[in-house]
Amino acid sequence: MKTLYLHDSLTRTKGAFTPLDPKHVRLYACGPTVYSYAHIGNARMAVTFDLLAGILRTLYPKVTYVSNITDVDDKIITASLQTGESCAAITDKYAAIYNHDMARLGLLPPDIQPRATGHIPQMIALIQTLIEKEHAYEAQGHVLFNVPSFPAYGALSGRNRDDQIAGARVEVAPYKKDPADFVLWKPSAPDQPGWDSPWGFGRPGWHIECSAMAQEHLGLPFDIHGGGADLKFPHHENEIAQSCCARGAENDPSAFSKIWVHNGFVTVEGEKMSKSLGNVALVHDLLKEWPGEVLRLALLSAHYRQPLDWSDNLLRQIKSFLDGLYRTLYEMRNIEPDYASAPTAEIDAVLEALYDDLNTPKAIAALSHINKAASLDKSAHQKGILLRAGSLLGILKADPVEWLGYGVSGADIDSSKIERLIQERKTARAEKNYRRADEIRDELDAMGLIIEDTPGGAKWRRRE
RNA sequence: GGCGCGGUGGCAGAAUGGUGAUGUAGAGGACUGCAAAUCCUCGUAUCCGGGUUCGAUUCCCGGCCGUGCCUCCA
Repeated sequence: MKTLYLHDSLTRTKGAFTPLDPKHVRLYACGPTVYSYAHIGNARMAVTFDLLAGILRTLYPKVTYVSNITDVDDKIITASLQTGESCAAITDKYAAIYNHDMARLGLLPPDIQPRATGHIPQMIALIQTLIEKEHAYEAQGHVLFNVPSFPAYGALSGRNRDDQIAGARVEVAPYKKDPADFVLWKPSAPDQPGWDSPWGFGRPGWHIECSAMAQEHLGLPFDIHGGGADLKFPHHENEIAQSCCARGAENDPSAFSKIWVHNGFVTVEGEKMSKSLGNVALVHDLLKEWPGEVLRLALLSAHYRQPLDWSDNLLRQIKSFLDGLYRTLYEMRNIEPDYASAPTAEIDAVLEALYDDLNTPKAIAALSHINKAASLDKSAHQKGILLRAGSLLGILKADPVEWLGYGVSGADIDSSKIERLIQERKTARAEKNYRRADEIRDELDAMGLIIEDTPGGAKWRRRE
């Protein structure tokens, strides 16, 4: 059996992945807080863990991939106050958009997509356990996790408690026993989302929902916990603290998830995305201009742990590359792919790259070799290999005719006129009236069409 | 200030203690009336300075530059 190697943020080393239960691998990845459209950074996380789940499925008979929707959060309350919509309306709306947009990036839905608001009792129970074990305390309607009660705190982010306090720019609330303590439960005003609890009407703090949902749907410990690199601290650090302490593992930060996988940040044109810079690249907008596969492959064009700079130039390069793949498929459009052949060295090259800590650039290079072979061979076997390799990366699902824009009709395209012009050009060329032939090509070009002369006659396709 | 990451061809981006992938862009050629598409070919690419080594882009030290987290953040 092949072995998957993964980089574990907890140990900061790459090692062979060995599941707790080889018959059932369990993966959790922190999903979005749904108060607005997802940006390309959210998408990188989603694509990375979709890929990881898919790779795990090539190795293990059962994989449960859980990725949550956080639908209770102060940012949602803020959005509600700004728009006048209810929190529930906002979260329903953006959760639906998120799932729709991610599907267009070629993601399979997670096996389970729990929502925070559906797990309030589990959170309350978890908090109660932490209080009973004296890892948490109530103060002024809040419940706080007492960080000094967890000696292993800081294992993930590599910082000790004193370090982070020294550099902290956060004001310390007076009711905290320790400056590093964080909120598990906080009071809600009557007009804010809230639930009755032993500590009054309130809502959960930011970190407890993932601890509760992961435990509920995967059991503890599970195999892999993932998310964006910025979540290492404080979010994941706090999840570890809560979950490990609740189950009495005060000295074992791996008692929650065995390993941790974090994807790197996305910058836009060399700058960090931020609302103040106004350069937040939203998936919803990008999908209006680019096929989902271009966005997906662009996100996979750098190794997941490396920073990725998002730019139009990147998208153009990826689009051109995908065009080349689809052209090969177009030329084989009348061949039924043969998937039944024995596993091949070509597919193995892609898989081995992905098994090496999801080395997608290397896998894409292997895909390129496959494309080369397929364009020369044009056999059912090669087509099967190409499509299978593409599917491992979640691409090449489109119809090549449509992708390349051949003979596509549309509201703004008058096919009969095009055919007439092409016929006229054919006649002109036969009469060696090249001036007229070129005029017609210019005319078609003005209509956004490219003409290609082939041995079988002229073909036209849509320019982008 | 604390912790971390990175600097490879025009651009993107892997890998490696000893011939440095792949894509994209560009150049030349084949094909074409010309194009388009395709195919072939090409480009003295590893930030700087030390160290270890027979040999370093790769390991170590220092420097310069860039960047991330430490506050809501994927």
